[in-house]
Amino acid sequence: MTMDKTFDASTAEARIYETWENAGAFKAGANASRPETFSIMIPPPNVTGSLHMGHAFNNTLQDILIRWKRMQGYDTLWQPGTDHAGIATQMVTEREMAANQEPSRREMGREAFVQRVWQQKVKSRGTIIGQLKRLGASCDWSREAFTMGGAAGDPDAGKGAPNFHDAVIKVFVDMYHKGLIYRGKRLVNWDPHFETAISDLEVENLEVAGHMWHFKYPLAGGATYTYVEKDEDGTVVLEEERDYISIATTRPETMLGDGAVAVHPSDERYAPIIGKLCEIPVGPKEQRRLIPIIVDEYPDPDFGSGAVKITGAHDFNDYGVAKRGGIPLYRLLDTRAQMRDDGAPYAEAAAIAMAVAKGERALTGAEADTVNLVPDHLRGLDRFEARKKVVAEITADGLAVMTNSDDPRLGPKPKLKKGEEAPPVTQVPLVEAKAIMQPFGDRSKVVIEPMLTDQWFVDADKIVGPALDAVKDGTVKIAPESGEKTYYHWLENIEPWCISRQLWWGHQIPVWFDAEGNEYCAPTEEDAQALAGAGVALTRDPDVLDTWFSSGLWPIGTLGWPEETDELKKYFPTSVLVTGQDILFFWVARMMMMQLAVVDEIPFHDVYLHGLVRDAKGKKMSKSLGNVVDPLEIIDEYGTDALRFTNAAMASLGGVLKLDMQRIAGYRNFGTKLWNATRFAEMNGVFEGRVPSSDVPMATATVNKWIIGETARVRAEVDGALAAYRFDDAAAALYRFVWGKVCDWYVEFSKPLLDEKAPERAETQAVMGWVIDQCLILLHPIMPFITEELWSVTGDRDKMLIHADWPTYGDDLIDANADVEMNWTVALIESIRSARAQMHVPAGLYLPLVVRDMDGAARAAWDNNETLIKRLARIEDLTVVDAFPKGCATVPAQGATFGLPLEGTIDIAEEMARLEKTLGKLAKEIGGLKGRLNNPKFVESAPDEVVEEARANLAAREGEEAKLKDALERLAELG
RNA sequence: GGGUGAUUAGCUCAGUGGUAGAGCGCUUCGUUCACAUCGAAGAUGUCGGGGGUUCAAAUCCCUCAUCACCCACCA
Repeated sequence: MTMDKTFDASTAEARIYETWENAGAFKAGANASRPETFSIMIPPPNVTGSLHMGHAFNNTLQDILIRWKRMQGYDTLWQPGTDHAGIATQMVTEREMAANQEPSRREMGREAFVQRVWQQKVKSRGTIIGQLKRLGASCDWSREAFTMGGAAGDPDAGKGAPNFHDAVIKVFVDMYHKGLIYRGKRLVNWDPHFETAISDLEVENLEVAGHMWHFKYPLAGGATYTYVEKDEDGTVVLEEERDYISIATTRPETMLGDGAVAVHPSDERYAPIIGKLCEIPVGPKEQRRLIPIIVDEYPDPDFGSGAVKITGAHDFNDYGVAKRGGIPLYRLLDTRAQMRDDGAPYAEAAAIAMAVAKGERALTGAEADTVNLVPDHLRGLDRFEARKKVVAEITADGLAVMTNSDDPRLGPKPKLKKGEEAPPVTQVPLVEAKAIMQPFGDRSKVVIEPMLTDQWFVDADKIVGPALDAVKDGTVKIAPESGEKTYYHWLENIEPWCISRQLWWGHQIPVWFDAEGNEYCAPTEEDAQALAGAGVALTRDPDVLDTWFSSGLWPIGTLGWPEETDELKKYFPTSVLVTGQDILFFWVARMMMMQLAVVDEIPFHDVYLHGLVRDAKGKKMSKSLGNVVDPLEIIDEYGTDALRFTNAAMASLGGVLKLDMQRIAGYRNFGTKLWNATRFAEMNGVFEGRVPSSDVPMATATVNKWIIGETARVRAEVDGALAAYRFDDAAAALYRFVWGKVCDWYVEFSKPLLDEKAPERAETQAVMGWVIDQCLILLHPIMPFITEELWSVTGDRDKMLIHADWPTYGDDLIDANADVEMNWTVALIESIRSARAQMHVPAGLYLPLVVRDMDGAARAAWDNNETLIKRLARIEDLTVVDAFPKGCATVPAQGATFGLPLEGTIDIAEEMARLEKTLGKLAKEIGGLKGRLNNPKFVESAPDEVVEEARANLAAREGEEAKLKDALERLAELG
């Protein structure tokens, strides 16, 4: 057997993964040798397409933890699955249908469409699972779940996966009957593209360029008042008679639904007209509506004119004011955000509204939906079209607030060319160009409208308490800790959670209505019928549940709840949730609330929130920017292990992760390095006729003792790092050990010892075999493929590496003497190499070495490691001298001064410069150390070990300084 | 407007009280039988600015600046 020069990831990975799978290596409880369990629920990817780098990152970290614990003998479960992702999946499917010129959703009808989405689900699920396998994810695939598993149309229903649908429905019914879920007409965020309500979290507020218009609302009956404006000192700056109240708005089309104008109670400017009526300056002239001027705490007197139009049905703030003031709510838009085109003609609606405004009658509940105050000529228009028309009409009517054309609020004046005269100042409508925050649907990217509709809500306030307490009292820990603050902030200000969506893809709400609108909530139609009584005609609520309602039940749902399965007893609560910090509220908080509300237990003990993957420039990866990196492309080029190692190394707590291809290549090289170290061992007979054992081999040679101690160190580092979710520290420690210790030094040191004639050959072979085994074991969670491959070629094993025993040895393997001696040896070799390079000694040339003032320890260290030093520093022999010969380059060491005789070739000036440079550095260090030690306060207050360390350091530095000064003097004499 | 975090070598980032590190890049040298996806040697920092606490500050406190993200209803 001879190994290739490099690892061929492209062929080996698939083969190895298949071997693991066929052996059942990932199954829950596989390799368990102890009772403790360790379980992770995968954050289920959406069945909308394929996985991106963020998923690759997220799943690598989970796999590292699972593999690590599995090797430690824990009873592990990594639960896989996917999320139906209601709105996103419906969108993707519809887009694909349009591209394929299939019939539209509405043409197909609900049942057929849902079937069509199931096809999309099957396709996407296959892609995703394939990607996870390429990534090496060691999930228990036999347990794969789906957040809509068992729902109508599921082609896999009854094939053994948990019936997630039944569990979700049961939770809804239970929560409904406990009064935690209710239906109500409220203002919700409405997505006009998907024609559904969405939750607050699905809205992203973006700053866009907008306009603020200023309009006059004339007082009823031509009434007037004296408008007085004062500055901060109370000086009157403006006093005029007005027959209107000025209002600012960014959405003029909503004026049609105004129910009042509000001012702050302390605003003296408007005190004379409180309680009076004013006219909405739009609509057919003879039928313009009057609305009252009211007071409310909401308007800010310092903003705009201080007066706010109240459109309760189309603005969240106004809704609050309207509720407080009993102002009627008039809906203006239909589900597609076009001006309503239903109900009686405007004249009739306006008459009703007028009567309401005058207090002659109240608006009935039903009328809120039927009264359509959109003037006939605007009906059916798009909201933005209507806006233009409204603005134009008001302006034409002379009711826009006018201003000079050089008003600074209108933006910078155009630059005048030489000789050009400034245009005359004229009166123009005041329209301020303004950056405004506008809500967009995070999926549809269209402007969201607040809309008054009937929706289902979870009374989050009632279930939030335990979720807060569990984190506050430390039952659940969030890493990094800053996540806890964010978590508190959101949960402490939680709003009712709108859980109904006007979609077709999802869990249909288990509520039926009779003709009077009475609700019957039950798991099945039969049960609902039983509640309603026989013969009562029922229709089911067409809405479906927010996808997060079901994914909020992921931990218990995947384990078979409500049945008390063995897995539920064993693996719940789960050990840790590994997820991106972006879904802390969407998912983590919801799981906390839901699990605690349903089974009265926390869903997981730890939450590890990682950063978000960005491109090399730090930009968010998005399809529209075209900077999305497909993890499979990276895997094809560099191999899975390189990608995984990069992911681990990037995973420091918090922040943004920038993906850098050069770094991935570097870690691919790291794998090659490991491969070649193993290849070296193989070529030196390390694995021939070997019986692999986890026992630490006997070692007599210093080098062997030393590397065993270093192995013990890195094992402790890796365990400590992984226990703290410091994947980056674990990766860095392994990198330093494998490359910096094993490859750079141990392999080199071992060469003479592995000589056919060397007495240490057998021992060194045994130690090297063991060290490589340890490297493979410790690296396996991060780099599973290359390590498993090397495991199989380096011995005849009882178990695959994936099930190998994780080591537990400790500091007792560290031999202090070997440590000191090897450090001395390494330092000497480095110093000699450095001197040689700087003196331009040809790399291949062997030089003699002289030494003087050598103490006993240095003598012993030399004698023990002479062969190694000579070989690695290119030295032919050592002569002890009393004084260095002419033309010698000085190499100081602990307990000795070495010299490289270079007479004839040495450049005295260069050597002096070299020594002086080193002396300069030493002097700086010595100065600092002396400064500290001469300060009595330092000696007094610093801990003893710090003082001791400083003293020892000073002594060593001074010793070296003396040697170099001495050498420098001699050189000067010669020069 | 509120909150959180960041600012360290050319680049990407570690480093929570003891005098600054890694990888990449860069410079010079190298075909010794594990590896050129390599080896050896080297250069590079007022740790964002200012102030404070301390024997000692990249690290703790205050402040300013810039950036990023999250949350939020300024018409």
